[in-house]
Amino acid sequence: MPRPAARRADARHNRELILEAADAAFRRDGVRASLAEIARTCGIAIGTLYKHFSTREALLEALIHDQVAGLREHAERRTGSDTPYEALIEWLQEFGRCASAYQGLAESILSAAVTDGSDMHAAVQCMRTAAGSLLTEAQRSGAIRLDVTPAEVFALACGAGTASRYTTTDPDRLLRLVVDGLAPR
Amino acid sequence: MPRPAARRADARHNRELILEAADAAFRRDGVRASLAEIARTCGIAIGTLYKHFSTREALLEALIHDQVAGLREHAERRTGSDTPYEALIEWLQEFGRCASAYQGLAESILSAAVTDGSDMHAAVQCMRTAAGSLLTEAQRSGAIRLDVTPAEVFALACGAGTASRYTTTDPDRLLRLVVDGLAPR
DNA sequence: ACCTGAACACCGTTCAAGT
DNA sequence: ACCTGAACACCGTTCAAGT
Repeated sequence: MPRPAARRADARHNRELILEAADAAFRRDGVRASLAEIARTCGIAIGTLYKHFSTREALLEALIHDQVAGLREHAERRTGSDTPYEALIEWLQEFGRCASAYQGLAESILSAAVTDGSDMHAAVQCMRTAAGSLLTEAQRSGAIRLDVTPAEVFALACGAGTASRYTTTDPDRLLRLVVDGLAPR
Repeated sequence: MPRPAARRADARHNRELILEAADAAFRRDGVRASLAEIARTCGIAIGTLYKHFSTREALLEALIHDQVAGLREHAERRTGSDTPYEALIEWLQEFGRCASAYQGLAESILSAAVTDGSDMHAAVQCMRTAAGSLLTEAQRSGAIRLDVTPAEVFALACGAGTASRYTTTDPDRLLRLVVDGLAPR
């Protein structure tokens, strides 16, 4: 009797529905989009949404999970590059693109980096670690000041991502301006 | 009969009450703090709050109005300085302090700079203008790239302000790192 | 002139009850 | 195992009615 399996498939389907609708809503309205409306869009009860994702942060974390994995891969691929400064900038630009997918996401990521018990904390640590090795290499190459910390670079990249949502300037240029500031004087 | 005058004094008093309570609430909960709770704190009806400030943005604008005036004065005082780079940085640091008084204020300011009909638009334009002359002088002195626009500097300063809320790093240092990136290569 | 507060339409979140 | 939706406590905003 494959009934239980079919049941689970149904739940998995609902999960996918929620993720799809949430992604659209967050893109449109930012990370504070209405969860009730998302559930309505899916045609499911609000309780079902909460069953799958017990907090808004858990939902956000699920949505960016794959991108975090991609960012880690990206960083690993570029580790040991002979142009570590460019490798760092390009990784940060990629990160900036992800972090500004939803309005308010950069702030959620930053605050998850700070508050230890949060749902997104682990995912954010991955990002930080990935960025950390690229930063160290760029520092060893002499392109980046030795006195800037990974946390500072991370925070500045998020700040640039936020700022880019309110300017006509190319986000990549904004980030490059910031990172240029990290060169030794 | 000084009755109408007394009446107006009452209204003025309510206005002050609202501003005080709103400042406390925004400092604690950010710019999205509950207006209902603010009214309750004042002991006034919610309709009265709306009568005085028809939008949240109008309330925010009233709260930062004096600081905007101060920032303009500050910029005027430093215009023609013989150390224009330091003058710019110090102005931006002062601005950063104001813009990060409430969580989300930097974003409100940025979006007011973009959306023309907003309540805060005029106030923000003052800030931009004040910053603009300092930026131009710093550029003429050779300390800042000629290709960065006031809008970009403004956006980056807001971004640094936001980021500083989630880091242990000194906000002034964060902003200086950013502005250092605006030096000619 | 100014203030009141009920009214409306919306949320987030939980939890007993259903299948 | 999973889903439902009523229930609760809260909002933002408006507007007729009061003084």
